[in-house]
Amino acid sequence: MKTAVSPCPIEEAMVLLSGRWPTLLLYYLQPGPKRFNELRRDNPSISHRMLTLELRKLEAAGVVRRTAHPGYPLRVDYALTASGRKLVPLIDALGDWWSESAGERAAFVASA
Amino acid sequence: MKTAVSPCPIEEAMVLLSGRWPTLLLYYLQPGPKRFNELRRDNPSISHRMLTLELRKLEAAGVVRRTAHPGYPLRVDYALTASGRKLVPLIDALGDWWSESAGERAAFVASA
DNA sequence: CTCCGGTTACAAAAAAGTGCGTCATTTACT
DNA sequence: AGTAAATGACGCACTTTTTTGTAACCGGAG
Repeated sequence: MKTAVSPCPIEEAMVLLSGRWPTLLLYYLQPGPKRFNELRRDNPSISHRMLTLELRKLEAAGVVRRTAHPGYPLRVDYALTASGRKLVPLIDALGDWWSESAGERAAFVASA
Repeated sequence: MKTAVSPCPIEEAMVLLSGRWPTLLLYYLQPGPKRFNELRRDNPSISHRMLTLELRKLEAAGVVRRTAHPGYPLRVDYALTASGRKLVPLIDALGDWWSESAGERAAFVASA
């Protein structure tokens, strides 16, 4: 059994956001639309394959919108959608939580 | 190069929460402490190996606390820590966001 | 013999990295 | 002027790495 559809929105949201790229891409798209290779330069350690895959996933989830300008050297840009912009503060909150709870993690590590 | 430490708290938080188990476990621990096999029953599709691994990860991150009661049939329970409880509403917010943006995803899929 | 809460070793599956090709235009070299 | 190389945004195939599952084993009690 391949685990049927999960009735849990949290689980589905996490499937979308899992891994280190989705949230980072959201972060870099926050200032405004960016093009493919621009995103690669923002984050040199992602491979072009991963970048396309992640962007498609985010597009399918409706958090980014892909716009292809027809023309010469092929221009495409990616921008946050409305729901993508709503997602950003929630992700920021997770980052803040991690920073705030740094002390407790350190305490735990120190006590080990 | 194994990708040095990421200076980004969001990325680190997401590494912790990635996958479908961490948030689900947080969810099931929300009502109160639970024992190992209780968590397995809550979520039958997780393997006991994964459950131990995920619990250790969450423990190392300081979001759950493992308590072993010495005695007869070996009792261990897992409970949310303070930072774990702070994390719960943030995760819930992600679930809410997913539910709210369901319409936009549907629209996108329909337009394809 | 089974339950509880694991650990360890091995295997299967999934995710990610690498490199080549593409298409049309632009720039660079000689 | 002619050829070569680069750009932007990928797709495809192959390999490597990481994650997850499976199964067996542990110890002590009922």
